[in-house]
Amino acid sequence: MTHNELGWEETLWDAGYRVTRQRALVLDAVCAGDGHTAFGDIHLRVKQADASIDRSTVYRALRLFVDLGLVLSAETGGEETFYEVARPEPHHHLVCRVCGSEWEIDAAALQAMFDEVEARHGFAVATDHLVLFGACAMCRTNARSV
Amino acid sequence: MTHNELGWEETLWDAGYRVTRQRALVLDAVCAGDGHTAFGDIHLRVKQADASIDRSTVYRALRLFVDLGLVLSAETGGEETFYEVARPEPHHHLVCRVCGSEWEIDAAALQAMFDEVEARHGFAVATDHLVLFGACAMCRTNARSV
DNA sequence: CCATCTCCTGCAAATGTTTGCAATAAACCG
DNA sequence: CGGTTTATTGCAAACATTTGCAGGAGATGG
Repeated sequence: MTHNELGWEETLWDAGYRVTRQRALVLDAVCAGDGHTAFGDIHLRVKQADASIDRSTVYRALRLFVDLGLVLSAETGGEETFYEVARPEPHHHLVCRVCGSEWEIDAAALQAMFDEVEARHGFAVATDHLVLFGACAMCRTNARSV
Repeated sequence: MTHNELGWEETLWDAGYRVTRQRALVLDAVCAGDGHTAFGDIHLRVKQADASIDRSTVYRALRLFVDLGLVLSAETGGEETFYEVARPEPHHHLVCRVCGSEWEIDAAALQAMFDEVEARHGFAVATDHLVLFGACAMCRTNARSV
C-alpha cells in the first residue's frame, strides 16, 4: 500500500495545507510499516527514498498527518510512539505486558463502553484508537501452571 | 498531601530500590499538583525545595515511580505528559477536545468494557488509567444551537 | 559502629524532538 | 504562462530527555 490509495491530497487541501513530494514519501514510509512503525523506521525509509529530506521534515509531516487524522499515533505507556495509517474502520490494540504480544480488536468490542460514558456523562467519546495493557490468555495460563 | 501518607518506602524496598531524599521531594512535588502535573511544574517545585537536585534525577525518579505504579502518567495525545499520584481507586479521564475541560470518571464506568474484552479475547486488561477524548455535553449543546 | 555492597546522584555528554529563519516550491489567479 | 502569495523545507540552533560515569550514600551484616 502506498499513499496513492488514501485520498490524502483532498484531506490536506481541504484543511488549507499543501501536497508535497516530501510528505508523500513520509506517508509511504508509514504505509510500508506493518501497522505499528516507530519514528526511527519511518525516518530510515524516507532517507532511503531521498537522502536530502531532513529529519525535522519527517517529524513535521508526521505531526500534521496525526493532527489531520491520516495517521494514528499510539503511545505505549511511556515507551516509544508507534504510527500507523488510519483505516476506515476504527480498531484498538491489546498489548500483553508479560510477553509483549499484541492484538487488534475491532471497535465494536468497546462500543458498549463509549455508549455507557455517553449515557452517564453526556460525553461523546471520539477516541478511536486505544492501547490497552494487561495479560494475554497464554501468559495467564502459564502463570497458573507454575 | 505529602509522600508520608503513601507507604511508598515499602514499595521501593520490596522492589529492590532505595529510599532517597531526592525521591521524597519528587514525590512531594507530584502530590502538590492538582492531580495533573506537567514535568516542568514538578521540576520547578523540586528545585524550590532543593536547588541542588538535578533535572535528570527528577526524570529518573518519575520514571521509576511510574514503573512501580506509585505515580500515573497520562499521555494526552501527542501533547504534554501529565503526572498524578496513584490512588487506591482506579479512575479515568474525559477530555473535551473542543473546550479543553476535563472530568474524572470512576473505573466502574469502564468495567463492562474490560469484562467484554476478557470474555471475548481472554485478555485481562490491567490498564486502569485511560484518557478518552471527545466532546462534552456543553459543547455538544452549543454546537447544536448554532 | 564500621566495612562492604551496590543503588543512586550530579554532571556532562549524547540522543531525541522542536523551533526560527531564509530560501524553495505549491497553489492560485489573471 | 507568469506573477504573487504563502505554506513548506533544509539547516542550524534551541530545547527536552536519556545515558555513561565516578563519587556519594542507603541498606545490610557483623
